[in-house]
Amino acid sequence: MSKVRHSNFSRNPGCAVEAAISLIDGKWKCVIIFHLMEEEVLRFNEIRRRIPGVTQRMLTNQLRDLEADGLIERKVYAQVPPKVEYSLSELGRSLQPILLALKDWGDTHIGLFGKPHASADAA
Amino acid sequence: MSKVRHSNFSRNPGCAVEAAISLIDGKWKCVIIFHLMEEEVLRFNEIRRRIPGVTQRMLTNQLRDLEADGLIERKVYAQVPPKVEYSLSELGRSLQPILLALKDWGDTHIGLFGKPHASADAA
DNA sequence: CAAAACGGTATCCTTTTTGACACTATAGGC
DNA sequence: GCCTATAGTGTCAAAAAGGATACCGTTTTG
Repeated sequence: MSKVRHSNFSRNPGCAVEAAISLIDGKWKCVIIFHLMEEEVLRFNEIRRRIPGVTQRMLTNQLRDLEADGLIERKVYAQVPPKVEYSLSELGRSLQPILLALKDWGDTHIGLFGKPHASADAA
Repeated sequence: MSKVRHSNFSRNPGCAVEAAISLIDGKWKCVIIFHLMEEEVLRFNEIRRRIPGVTQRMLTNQLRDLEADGLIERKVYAQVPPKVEYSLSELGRSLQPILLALKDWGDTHIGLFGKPHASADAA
């Protein structure tokens, strides 16, 4: 069963790419990751306050996804006003250069104006 | 006009990243791009045959998206058995290093088995 | 007692994305 | 006349993603 995969993969190099993208795809995932890159450790509501427009449910979902994918770590303190700390895992940190490259590409070719443009004459 | 955006951007570096991701997100987009990286120019059905499981409608949609985002070029030949050639644009080619980095990361950390793992001991 | 803060769940709903499948027009081969 | 190939389009339905809102238990604060 590995043969088929492999041949499929060699014909379809997008597979691993798609898998990688799926990890950071989600309306808030990369925003969360960026905040965790900057702050190292954040609590649930700290993240929430940094991302205007996100609902608890969505934030919970995205954090759960990121955790399930091993990109972030979740540390729960057994305290009575609950305390939960989120931070990037090793794996999450290993994404940093790619995210930055992506951001760089976006800055150059999309320039915050929504739609891409070939010649970067935005400034 | 860049100031406000900029401050928002520096607090929310995910923006450009998300925009960039949105261009290559879509079930078949990066597969299409990879095939066009390898083959330079492909006709509609050539792409279709290279991607088992894609329907005409989906392929059309994804190609239209990629074209609208300026990542690929579409050349129509006014012939009677229709002939349309797709190729990467400049902008599309500029994504190549990132896609390759993404693929590399995926190969290392996901290893074709669907779910990520921190220590790359997939075998 | 009542309200706020914490980190969530549960439920319902809408929008977006994807999939299945049929259909188009024209030309060549049989 | 029928089938094939080309590059699509149209319609419908299912699934996935996202959003709005209310609720949970506990403790501190007023």
